[in-house]
Amino acid sequence: MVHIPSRSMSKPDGQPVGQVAQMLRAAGLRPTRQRMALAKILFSGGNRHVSAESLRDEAVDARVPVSLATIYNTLHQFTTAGLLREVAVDAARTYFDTNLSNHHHFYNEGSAGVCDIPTDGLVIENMPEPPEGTEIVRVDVVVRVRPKS
Amino acid sequence: MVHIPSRSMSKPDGQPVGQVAQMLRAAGLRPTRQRMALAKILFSGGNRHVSAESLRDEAVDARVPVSLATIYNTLHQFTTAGLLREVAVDAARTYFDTNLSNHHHFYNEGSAGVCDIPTDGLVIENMPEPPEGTEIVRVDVVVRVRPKS
DNA sequence: CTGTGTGCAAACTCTTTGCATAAGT
DNA sequence: ACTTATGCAAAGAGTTTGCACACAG
Repeated sequence: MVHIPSRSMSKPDGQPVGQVAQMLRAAGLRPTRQRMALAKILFSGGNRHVSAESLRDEAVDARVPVSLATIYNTLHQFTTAGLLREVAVDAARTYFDTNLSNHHHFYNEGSAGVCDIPTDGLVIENMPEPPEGTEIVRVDVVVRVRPKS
Repeated sequence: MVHIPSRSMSKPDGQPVGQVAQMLRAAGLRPTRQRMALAKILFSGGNRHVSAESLRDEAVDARVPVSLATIYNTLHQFTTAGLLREVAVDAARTYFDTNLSNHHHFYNEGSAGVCDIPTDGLVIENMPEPPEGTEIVRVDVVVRVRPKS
């Protein structure tokens, strides 16, 4: 048996050293199997918008054994760690967005799908002062669309 | 016993003739006790933002016997009838808004309170084209604020 | 009277939690 | 070894539904 080195393999002492593992470490999260797997699903494509359930489905497809509770935990941990952003478009489901930059969303009420609006595609002017004693955290714009009839 | 006429009393045949009753009739909804009571709570002040639970609390305060299921039914019926508008600011709770005009919202993440941003206080420019095969239903802007620390 | 609305309680969905087991360092 | 994460199942919140009774027309 010959040892074949690889970016995503473990060091002799067993510590994973891949990019994903380092991203998790940097965020203060231990690179466990489930977190690594979910992080790979989430961050190895372009920008993604997932719900807990859609991510679970992807994990199942990828043969990753992970419970729904862990999906929720992980999504919130990633959000707290600044790796994901929560998007409130529909009261029925919570969506998470891998795109952390300042941008907004289309929400298709027919398919319940979310997609990005590029930052430069929309400008808000004449922003009002927030109520006294409060400060602005973020401005979310949701452009609701539906299939043309 | 003397008959004292009033705008909100019933006609001899028992049909309520108040403004609220007529609003409901116009919307195709029978002016029942509960719907009348909830409509009065909702539409006899300025613009309101309610959740099912806050409306139930108000109904209890107003000595209106109404079940939570009826609150939900009524809110959705009013929304479908175009008397209310649903506002998606927080995935945890559904808010309904009596202000039907084109406007946006402040959402206080600390108190979970919603309030209006006047239409003229915010302008969106350079609106992008919606995805192919879809048309824009509405644009919602939520300015998330939190108590100043 | 006839049909619609309401209340109640139970069902349902999405999400969170408690605790024993498994995995990471 | 010691600590933290995971899985499972059960609880929890908010919302919806089914059915018998009550009310509006």
